[in-house]
Amino acid sequence: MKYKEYKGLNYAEVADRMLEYWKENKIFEKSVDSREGQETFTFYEGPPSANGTPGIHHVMARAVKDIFCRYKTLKGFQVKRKGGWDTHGLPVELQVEKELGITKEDIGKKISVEEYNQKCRETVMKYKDEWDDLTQKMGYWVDLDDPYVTFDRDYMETLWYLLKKLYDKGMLYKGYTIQPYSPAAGTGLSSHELNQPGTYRDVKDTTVTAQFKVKGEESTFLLAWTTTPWTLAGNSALAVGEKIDYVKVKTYNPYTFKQIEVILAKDRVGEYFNAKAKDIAFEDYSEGDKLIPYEIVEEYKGADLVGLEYEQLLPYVAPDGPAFRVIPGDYVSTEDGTGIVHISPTFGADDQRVAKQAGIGAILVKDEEGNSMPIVDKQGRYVKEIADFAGMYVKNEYYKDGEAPEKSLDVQIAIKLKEENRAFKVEKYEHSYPHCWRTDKPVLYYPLDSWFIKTTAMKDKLVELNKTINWKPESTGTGRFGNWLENLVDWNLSRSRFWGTPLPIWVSEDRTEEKCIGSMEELKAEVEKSIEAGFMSESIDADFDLHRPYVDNVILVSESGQKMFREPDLIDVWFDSGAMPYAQWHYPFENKDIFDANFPADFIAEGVDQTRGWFFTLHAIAVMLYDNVAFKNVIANGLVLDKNGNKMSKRLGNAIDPFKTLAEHGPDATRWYMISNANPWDNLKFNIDGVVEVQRRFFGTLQNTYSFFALYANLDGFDYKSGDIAASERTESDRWILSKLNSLIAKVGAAYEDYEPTKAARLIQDFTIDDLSNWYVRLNRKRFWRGEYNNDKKAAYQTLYTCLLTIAKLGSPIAPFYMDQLFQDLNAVTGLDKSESVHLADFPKTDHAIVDVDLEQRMSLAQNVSSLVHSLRKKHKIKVRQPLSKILLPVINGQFKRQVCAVEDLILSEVNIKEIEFVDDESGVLVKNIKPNFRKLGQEYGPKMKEIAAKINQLPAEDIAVLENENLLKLELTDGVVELTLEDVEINYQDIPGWSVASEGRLTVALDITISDDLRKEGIARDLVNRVQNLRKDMGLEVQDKIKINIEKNTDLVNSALEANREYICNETQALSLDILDNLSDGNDLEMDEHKLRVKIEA
RNA sequence: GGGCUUGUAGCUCAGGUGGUUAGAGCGCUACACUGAUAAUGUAGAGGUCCGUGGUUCGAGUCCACGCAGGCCCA
Repeated sequence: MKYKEYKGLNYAEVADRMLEYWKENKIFEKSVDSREGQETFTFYEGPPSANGTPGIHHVMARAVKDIFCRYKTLKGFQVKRKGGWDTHGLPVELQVEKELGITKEDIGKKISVEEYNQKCRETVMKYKDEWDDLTQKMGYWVDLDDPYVTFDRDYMETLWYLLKKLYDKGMLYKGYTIQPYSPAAGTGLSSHELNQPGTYRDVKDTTVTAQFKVKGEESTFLLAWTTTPWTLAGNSALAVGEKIDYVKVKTYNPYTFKQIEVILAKDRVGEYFNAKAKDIAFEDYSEGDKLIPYEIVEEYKGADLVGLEYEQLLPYVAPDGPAFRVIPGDYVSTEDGTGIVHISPTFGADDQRVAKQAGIGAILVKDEEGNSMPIVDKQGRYVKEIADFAGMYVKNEYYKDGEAPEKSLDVQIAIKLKEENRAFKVEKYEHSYPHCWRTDKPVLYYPLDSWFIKTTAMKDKLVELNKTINWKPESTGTGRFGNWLENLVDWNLSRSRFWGTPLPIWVSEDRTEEKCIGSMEELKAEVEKSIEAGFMSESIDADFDLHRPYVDNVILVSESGQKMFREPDLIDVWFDSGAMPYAQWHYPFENKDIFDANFPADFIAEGVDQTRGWFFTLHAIAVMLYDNVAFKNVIANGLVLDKNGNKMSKRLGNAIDPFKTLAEHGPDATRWYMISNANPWDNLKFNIDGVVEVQRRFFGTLQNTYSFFALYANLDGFDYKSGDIAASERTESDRWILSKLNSLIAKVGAAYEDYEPTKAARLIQDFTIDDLSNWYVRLNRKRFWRGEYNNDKKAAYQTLYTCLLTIAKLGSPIAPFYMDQLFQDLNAVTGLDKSESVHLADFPKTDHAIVDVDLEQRMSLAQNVSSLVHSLRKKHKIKVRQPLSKILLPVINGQFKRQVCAVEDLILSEVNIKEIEFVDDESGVLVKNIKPNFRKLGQEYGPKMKEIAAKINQLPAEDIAVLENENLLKLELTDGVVELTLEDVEINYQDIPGWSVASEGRLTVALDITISDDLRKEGIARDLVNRVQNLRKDMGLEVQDKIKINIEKNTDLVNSALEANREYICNETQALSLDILDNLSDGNDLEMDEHKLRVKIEA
């Protein structure tokens, strides 16, 4: 059996081949089944929506998920991964509407709800095949055969069960919230709808800076600015920033010319008053003057103003609680307006929030049924209580064509305020304002009734349990998510839509009785009761569809015998996905045992944009209903941007096609690039060049190393079947790379455990490229191809084999296809591992006995010394092929000489030097260099440091000697004496007079650059060997072919060089003879520096 | 407007608890190697560490205020 050898590996084909192998041999299934009975590691799949095509960012997100599931499998855990599909919600509805060319208004008219929902059901899995294809091609292991689907009845039944549990706990209630509302369409708008392109438009509105009269003052007013003057009639408070500075300014009203004092933010004075008027005397002002004098008469902090009461500006309707006070507002700024914000709790979400916090009521009226409502009706008109403007639309856009009044309501209110000495400034202002994407008319922020989950009641628990979750990165957990929990509002569950999970709440006609249904069985039973009461005619079947319109037709009977109708709302789709831990198993109706073993999740991962989405809903439901977290570890990954850092979008054409990328570069390089390039939680600037680089640099190097191994191992028939060569019989470099390898296992394991895939990838990559390929293999090449198949050679094979096999295992979670091939190619010959795939193997264990820190240190010394010698050779333009006699190394500490001696041979051959000579103090040739130890001195002397450092830098040699001998030196400063010890300084040898020297840190190397005749001759011989080898290759000779070399007589130097090194040359070039002839007519002319040789080679 | 986050070489990224000469890879330039060769090695050039203040003997690192990009939310 041979190690497989490849010519020009195609990484995409590797993946195709492995994918086939996995399928045929059911490797994924085995990776789960073979761990039966082991500890479980639970992963939850956040369901994607299959009504859109997958993008490259899905490859990223799923690679992250896959890595840890595969890693934990290697560690012996059983990792079940159930796939899932998110199927409800607005995007599906929009897509259907687009396809059918209809709008929401057409539903129930042009198309029945039944047909519409049927269409949604068909559309939602439109791209499922494409998703499944990507899943497989990228190597994401997840169970696609039995996924959970959120529109399944079983799934929805669990949702109802959970909702009922919430209901029974008193955590579901109906209430008001301020939502974007389109009066023209008569419907609330979701944030998603508001984010449609083109909804935000620049509009010019009449704005008013109104004067709110401070209670008990003659002529003092608080100034507040609004772009929606119609909301002023709903004003019930004013908000200030507690830290903002405010001033009271004496001036005149520009419309009534009355003298007044106004309060506004200090920073805004320049905006409202013309600095040119500052020095005008108040007596000199006459009515109508353009320049109005002003004077700051008092200053306050915002906090001082809190509690100040004022008179109602437009007293049409009395408030329903305490009102007309200054309250703190955390969002108040001095960017625009006056720094005092007009609060109308019925027309602004922030307004409602801060008002509620401050215990301020709203301005409400009663409708015909006696229910409270705001001063604007659902059509967008003022109610009759606003006597002067009753029935007027608050925006001119809401009137039918041609019916709008010349002066809009905003303008009329501005005029009224001007006349009443209540307007300080009225002007047109252009700003961006959202419009309804269907009617094109401006939206109102308006209170709508909705069903809520009382998440705020559980806030402390949510916060507390969040602290037990391991967030990657931590800041998302403490910051974005933590702050969100701190400022939690109740979860608005209601959606007025068609395709989703219906709210299972039935309410009696007089709204006094409610029923929440928690299962199919319960629904059936209630229907039976309803049939008895005569409200329903038929029972419902087991296959009853819980969607609209069917549930809407279910009329139940209340305890008192009233008809009950379902609340028409659907629930937020985020509840669907947040409930997946339970609903995916149809818990508690089925699979109780599976659920118990798989809750909570050990690990989940999704985009950071899910923080307030899926991460929150998972957490909220688990905490509220099960008093537990839903997940213990979470990676919130960042976005995948294009290479310039712009968001990818199909519209801009900068989106990367994942299928194309995978087909061209293979999934392994794509995954490795994504993971190694940046931490998953940082945004990734996806550049295809980076994938190519990873492929070339990492996979190329690894594959080269494998090929090198395979080539010679096949020649020698190495099968690793004769037992391990003892460590003592292996070379220094063998033991070194194995030490490094075992350190690597520990570090990579720790990185995976810590959910740091990027660290793991970089560690593996650096080891493979720097340690294994560029140092171990390069230095040991000859051991593989030269000489007989002895123990030394075996040791080399074993060492390299172990490294490669271990890399395959360590890297397999990230590059599952390639690493499996590598594993199998190696293992096929040796059969050392019984696993038929790397993914069924065990994660390597660190053998601490093999880790040798001292050995790693001395190899590092060898590398540094070599690097310094190369640098010196370079400086003097002496190539490595020219041997040199020796280098000098100053001994820097007790370990040094021993350590260097151990790696002496490596250094000598690497840099082509004959010997290493150590020099120490006694030699007397070293020049000492003293440097202050800043850290130590700084801690000890602080401010005196500068002076001490300067003194140390110019310390004469004799003082250094004193310090070294006595470990004490007195230093005279301008203000006293300090005593230095050796710890306060660092002494190095950084120069050796008469030598060429290079140093790095404390390490110094001196190179003898004199080239003796012998050395020169040897150099010439080496050059010749090199040229002859090239000729051999050009002639197509095999390694073992013998040759004859004839050379035309040359200069004396060259001739003697050849004579002196005849044996060496013949040995290296497999030459049987080397003859110097007087005349050679048909040879090759070779140039070697200044020498020209005519050489002829015969096989 | 708020919260979070990023800003270090042309590009992609490292830089515990502050320590004086800021690193790596790619790219570029030069040289070397040539039985791993559609490889490989070494060296060099390349930086106002986003800006401005502050703390400190000393700031890429800590603090404040800005600027620019990103995400989420108003």
